[in-house]
Amino acid sequence: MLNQTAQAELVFQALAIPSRRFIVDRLSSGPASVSDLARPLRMSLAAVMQHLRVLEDCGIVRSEKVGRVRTCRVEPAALLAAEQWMGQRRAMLESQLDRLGAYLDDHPDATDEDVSTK
Amino acid sequence: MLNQTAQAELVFQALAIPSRRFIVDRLSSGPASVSDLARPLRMSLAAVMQHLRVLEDCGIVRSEKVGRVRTCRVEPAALLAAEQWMGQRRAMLESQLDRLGAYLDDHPDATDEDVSTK
DNA sequence: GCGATAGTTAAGCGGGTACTTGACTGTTGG
DNA sequence: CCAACAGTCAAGTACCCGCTTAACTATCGC
Repeated sequence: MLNQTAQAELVFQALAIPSRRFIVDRLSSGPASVSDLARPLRMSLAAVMQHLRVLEDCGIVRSEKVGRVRTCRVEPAALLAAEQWMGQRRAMLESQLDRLGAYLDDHPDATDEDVSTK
Repeated sequence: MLNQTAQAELVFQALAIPSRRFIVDRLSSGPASVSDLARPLRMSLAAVMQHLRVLEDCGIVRSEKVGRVRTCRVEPAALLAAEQWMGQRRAMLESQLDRLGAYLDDHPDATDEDVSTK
């Protein structure tokens, strides 16, 4: 199991490409075969396979092959790592802004001084 | 203002690169100048500028130049778009799993049939 | 003013990777 | 059995983009 940061790293990299976001999008409304995914993307099966490889490596997608058809589905938990990475940063920023707000409340005359160490 | 999907698209692309995640990370604990960001990255100022350009284009970072120093800070709202993109997909998936669970509860004998259209 | 500092711009190199093609394996329906 | 189907593997191409260098501008301290 990777730590959260490493996981987030791979997830961002995976979702950076439109084709892969499309795949996740499509799969989030239900499982699909490789061909199902390739058709709307107007792309060779081999290309889709490569994208699936990336998405599987970072845990976003899981697939199993039965007969000659491989069925893919999304793993919700993997998205969580990236979601939390952003959430944490956002939380830090918002608490900073809160502190800034409180500081300004206490010092109504302050305008533009350095507040970062206060 | 971009719509949420377009915004998320750019955010993923931006955060896919470690150097840029480092910048966001660094800035989420307080504002910094371009040189401040470049030093730990061991990278030319020009390179940092390019990263900042990307981060600014998608709204994650804002900066203003006073005198000869440009000070950068993170904009929490932009992270929200990407966070919500993932949140929505995760929600869809989880509700699917809920429906699947409920279906299996109602039909204890069901094992592997297609449930996607039910 | 002048040297040092902080940033900006443009051009170019190099590596990574998205996608294609083609040749191949396994599977299914008739 | 065999033709069509679904996917897999390997190699090659073409493009993108991260980063550098170099030359330049603007500002600050003295």
